[in-house]
Amino acid sequence: MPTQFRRPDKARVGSDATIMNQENNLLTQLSAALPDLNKSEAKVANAILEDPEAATRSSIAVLAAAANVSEPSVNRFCKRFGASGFPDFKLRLARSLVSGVRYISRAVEMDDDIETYPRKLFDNTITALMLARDQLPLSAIERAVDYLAQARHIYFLGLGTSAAVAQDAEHKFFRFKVPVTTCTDPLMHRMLAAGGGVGDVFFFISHTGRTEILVETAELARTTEATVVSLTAAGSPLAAASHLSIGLSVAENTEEYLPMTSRIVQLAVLDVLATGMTLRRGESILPHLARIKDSLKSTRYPSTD
Amino acid sequence: MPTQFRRPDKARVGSDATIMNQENNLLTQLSAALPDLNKSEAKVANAILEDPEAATRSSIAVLAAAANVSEPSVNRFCKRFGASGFPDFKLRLARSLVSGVRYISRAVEMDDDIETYPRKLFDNTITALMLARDQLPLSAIERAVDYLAQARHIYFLGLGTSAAVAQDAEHKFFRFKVPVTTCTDPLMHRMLAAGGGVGDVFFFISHTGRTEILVETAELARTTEATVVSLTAAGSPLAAASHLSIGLSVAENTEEYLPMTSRIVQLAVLDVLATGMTLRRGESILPHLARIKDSLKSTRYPSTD
DNA sequence: GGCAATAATGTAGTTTTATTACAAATAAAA
DNA sequence: TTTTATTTGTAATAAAACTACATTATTGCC
Repeated sequence: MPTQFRRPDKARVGSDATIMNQENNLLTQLSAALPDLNKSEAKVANAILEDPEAATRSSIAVLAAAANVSEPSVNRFCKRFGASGFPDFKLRLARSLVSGVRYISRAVEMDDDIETYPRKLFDNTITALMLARDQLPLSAIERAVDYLAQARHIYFLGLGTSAAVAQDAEHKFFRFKVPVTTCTDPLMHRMLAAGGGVGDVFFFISHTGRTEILVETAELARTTEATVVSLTAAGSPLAAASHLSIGLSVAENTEEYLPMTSRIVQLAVLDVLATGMTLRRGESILPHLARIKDSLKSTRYPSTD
Repeated sequence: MPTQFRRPDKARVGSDATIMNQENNLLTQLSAALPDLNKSEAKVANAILEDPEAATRSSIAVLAAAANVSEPSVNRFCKRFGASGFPDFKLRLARSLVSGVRYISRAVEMDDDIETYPRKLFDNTITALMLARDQLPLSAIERAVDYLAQARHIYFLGLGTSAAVAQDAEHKFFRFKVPVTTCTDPLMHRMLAAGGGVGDVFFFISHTGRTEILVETAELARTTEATVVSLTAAGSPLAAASHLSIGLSVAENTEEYLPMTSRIVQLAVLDVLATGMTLRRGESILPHLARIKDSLKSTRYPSTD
């Protein structure tokens, strides 16, 4: 019977929004739907909007009293917004009250103030990490750890922003008693690649995976006995040129002018690889790592805590 | 024993510093209290931790069945955790699920498998970013943007892991038509600092803020007409030596063998600074940024999408 | 304006869910 | 072992939510 809900479309939007978890804030929905509601439903909506926090704590009877309507009216109200009943509605309401991460990335706008844009940027980064976490190609990572753990020499090669990532990687992996080389000169890259041999791992880092000179270097390395691994966009030419590729799909905001989230995800993945390496090496590596860390102690002012 | 790689027997998730990062996450509390619970309460806790999402939808009877305990046991459990009863508990649980960081951030253990440790590392990073986001010293950031926007020359100075961060910063800020210099040689640092003049901004990056040679360089720069800004631990010697310090308090890094979260937070803050700079410059800078971005197009294989 | 027809709302009863009181079982201490 | 405290479950009670249906508004039409 389609007459039960005047606006079946609205009700559908409601349930979709909850599947999307956030962003379509239930409170926003409520006030948006306000003009389309009938009298008692509007009373309920207003009562909730007045003090949503309290609403989540109330029983259906209390809320009905606060809104001056009957209990079934409240119940019908809840169902109209896609909930299975009053308790379910309260649950959804409680969720949308939490000021958490917005799952939809928000672009910074030119008139954003200091209260706004730092939060947006952090939220975008956090969202990107969450996305990457849930789409992590674990088997590729595991195999990459295999290669790295067995490597006699690791070369981290990247250009531009990825050069900084490569440098960071060098800073991590030298600790495993493996010779690590980073360099940013593409001609040097070629020469290193040409000289690759058994046990050498060339680890390419690139956000797009489309930089010609880097792809060519990867192809050159492939002609040797060396192993070619890449951390780059899934399905890119660089990925195709590699023995093994850790494919990421970081949707860098096209409107952004500065590279941001992609390199942070890359760094996080390199943390994972380094950790995987530590686990592979077993307990015996821990004292070694500790020694390296302690070697810096004497360069620092003593900490008070 | 350091916490980052901890043996399972020492897996004690009590009032760990890293956990305080999380706002009052109920899941965190649950697993923290796990060892102190009696049999049936532990059963309930485990049942909830196994599928918290489902728990919020279950009735007390269903959850009791899932945990193999009686309904009153579930009820007692809820009250023990400060809830007024089961429905209230479900509400709180629903809230702590919103953040998206479902799995408790905790130390990687030597017997973690591929399904476990990548997630832990990502969650640790995400948690660190959330914490930093909520404690961001906005006024310091705003002033830093002021300095950077007016700079005639910016020097990003960092050592070790922070060197990679400095390199990344260089890669961002040169786009604003300001001369940017990065270097990792501490002797070079000193010479640059000694030669500082009006309009020069020395931007120091350091996780601990206690590296003697870097602090000395900062002090040296202070003796000139240059401006000294630092991105480092709040209250550290480096912060004290600076005109302006963006103080971060990334907790858990000290016990880790490998530097992880701190540099990612630093990078995120530098993104904020670069964005602040873009906003300060106004719309007129956008075509310039676009031109720089486009300049790379011809180096890439054409994208299909 | 009055009379359907329909939608909106409330009443009362039913079902589900949660809580409480208390007893049985278990563990700890004497 | 007996006693005592603690934990856990059973059964009864209370509370909450839901449903069917009756009543009351609202609308459209003559």
